[in-house]
Amino acid sequence: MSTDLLTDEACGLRERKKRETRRALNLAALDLVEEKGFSAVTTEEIASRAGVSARTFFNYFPSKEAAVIGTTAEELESYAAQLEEVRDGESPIGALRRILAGMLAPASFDRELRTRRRRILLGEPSLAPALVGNNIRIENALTAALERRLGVAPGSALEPRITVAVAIAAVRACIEHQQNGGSGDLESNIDAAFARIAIGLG
Amino acid sequence: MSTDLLTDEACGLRERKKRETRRALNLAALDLVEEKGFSAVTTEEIASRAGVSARTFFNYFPSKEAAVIGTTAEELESYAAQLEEVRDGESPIGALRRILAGMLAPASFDRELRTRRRRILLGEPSLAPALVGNNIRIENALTAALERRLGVAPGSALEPRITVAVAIAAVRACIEHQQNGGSGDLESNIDAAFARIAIGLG
DNA sequence: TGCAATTTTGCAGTGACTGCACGTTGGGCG
DNA sequence: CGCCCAACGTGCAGTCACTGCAAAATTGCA
Repeated sequence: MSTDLLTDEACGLRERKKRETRRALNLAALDLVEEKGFSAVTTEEIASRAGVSARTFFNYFPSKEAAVIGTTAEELESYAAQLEEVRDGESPIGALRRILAGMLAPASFDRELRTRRRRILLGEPSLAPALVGNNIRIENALTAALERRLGVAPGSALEPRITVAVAIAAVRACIEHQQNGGSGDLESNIDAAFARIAIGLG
Repeated sequence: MSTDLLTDEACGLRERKKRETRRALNLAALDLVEEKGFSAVTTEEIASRAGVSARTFFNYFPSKEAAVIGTTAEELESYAAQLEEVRDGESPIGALRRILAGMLAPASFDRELRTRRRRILLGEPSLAPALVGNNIRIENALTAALERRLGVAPGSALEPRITVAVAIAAVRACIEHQQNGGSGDLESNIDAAFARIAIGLG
């Protein structure tokens, strides 16, 4: 599996249009949330701004939240693949640090979409429940990948899930720290958090 | 603040009736979820079984989820108080282990209600998003308490939030491990998880 | 060009949740 | 004891997220 499925253009008109519609809905959702706040936006508005019917919105996203903060199946696959691929001298927790920080960094695939998603994420505490809900999917995908990397049967060992859950919790704590106007910038806080975890919280 | 606000009966009829209604709604919700699964239960049914109107349900709980897994303000206060009270030679993470394990142990206040809540929690993966959403409230309460215990201004330091978030994540990971039919029982897994965190995940 | 698969869309419906106005009930106070 | 106020319960009307269904439009392919 290639990691650049998102930029893949070597396919028919049908597939391209679907990508365009999805992206239009995504951007429309981000637009509106930035303008009016998440709770004041309706799915009808999002669909309308994206130029599709209200019903079509739900052909692309299972919920309003998903259009704003949802992680696509392709992204999940990409993260899982990154975790499975072992680098020299990189521990699992180190790989997780790199991958999770990368999710928030606008340097990857879709710069505009991710930059705006990040800004909204940090600015709207009301999205916190949806955010942690979405994290469950990420956690499951990464846990399965780590189990494969370690060569253990799915669900047999506790350790992989603990490792992934703790890593995600650390990043999320940094996000909430930002939301509450805490000190430092996100990147250095994430670094500090992982350093603290590596030492042990005893 | 006393920790036994929940068993307080030294108040008027009004207050007692409110407690009874709340409890009736709680038990009705647990009943129905056990019978039919969370998504198949409606708030009207819950209200009806508890003997109140559909509208009244929402005077007691802000959402259907809250009636099943919601943590009351009193419980939050109690947890926060437990964390602030320093015991000899007990580290913050040790106190968190004790408190979070206590939340799942049916030995505390309301045995019946908590036993059933725990069983449902472990048996219904579809409640996972609501569960993590509820955890945010617990996390905020415990973070504030830890900040007070450490004598730092709210939101100024990253460490308290990291500590609490990681501890909660560890417990939640153990719950999900159980949900997926993982090995071991919940208590010993939680012990193992905290031991692992104390050592450091480097 | 025409057929088949896929996608879009409208429609009708369910259920969570809210604001409002009104009736009821408990509690304090004269 | 009775009265009044505040708190509580309730019905109603409404909004909005979300779903299944079937018809209409669109696309890929032979």
